[in-house]
Amino acid sequence: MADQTTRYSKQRNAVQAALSTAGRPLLAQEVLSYAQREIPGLGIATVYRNLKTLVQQGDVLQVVLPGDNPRYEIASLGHHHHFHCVACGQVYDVHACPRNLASLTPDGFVLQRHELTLYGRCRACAGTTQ
Amino acid sequence: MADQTTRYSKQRNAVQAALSTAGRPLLAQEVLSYAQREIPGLGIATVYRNLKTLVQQGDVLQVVLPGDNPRYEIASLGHHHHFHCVACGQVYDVHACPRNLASLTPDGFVLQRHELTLYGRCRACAGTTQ
DNA sequence: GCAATAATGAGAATTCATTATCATTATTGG
DNA sequence: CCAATAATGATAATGAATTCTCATTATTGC
Repeated sequence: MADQTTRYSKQRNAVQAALSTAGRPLLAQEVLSYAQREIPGLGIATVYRNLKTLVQQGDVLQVVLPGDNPRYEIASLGHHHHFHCVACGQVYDVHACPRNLASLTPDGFVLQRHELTLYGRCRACAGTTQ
Repeated sequence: MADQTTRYSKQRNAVQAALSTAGRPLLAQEVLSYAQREIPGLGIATVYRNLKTLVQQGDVLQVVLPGDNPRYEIASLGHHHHFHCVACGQVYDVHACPRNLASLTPDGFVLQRHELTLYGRCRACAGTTQ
């Protein structure tokens, strides 16, 4: 029942590094792929374990977009939104934010926060056919 | 292999009526609860079956908000967004829409559509403590 | 270096929404 | 009314992400 100290592990380090270098929110599976470049034997259970730890520590945020599995990104990015490419499936950060959302809120409702997801084609996919 | 004609059923009718009278997007389970007032013996499988049929017919739309199971609402409502009450969990329609989202889109990206979810307390819950 | 124990990897187990199965019931065109 | 068959209800099965188990390995304070 004593608290459990957290030890260093290169796996956890690799998970955090993957999120830092990716610069966009990653699915657990994507984190695995990234981090396996550094640690070939890395297992998915370890990725989940460390994502959970990092989220609890406040170093990583879980990002949930409509209809998709959770993604993860480093926590220090500040308020922003996401652009979901319908062609390649990748999610990009958008640091702009619409104004005056409070004015959209129905009377008597209290707005606390909001999430905006843009859908379309990313720069790389915009030129591509289909 | 011949196409299968769709017959009337009071169950399907009740599912559609539940969505119409609720006036907000409902989870499959909520549809079940609503419709069971009319048809006590109604089963969840029938709800799913009929939601699927109604979505295929274009009468009902599936609404997916971040981190939640799909909700369903009647299709004739036009473009709108959603307010998710953090206290009671209900989702309300918001018919206003922010302008100029294209201006938030990064250069080279092509915006096709967007989804906005507002979070806070609904009118009923705004007065409530906690 | 060593003991204590946190972390890992592999795969089994779990969870839970959704779908399939199947015997029974209801609808419909004639 | 009747035969053909779509729809239902109950429940088993599915599928997929996530979590647990446990033997093994790695880290850390002394």
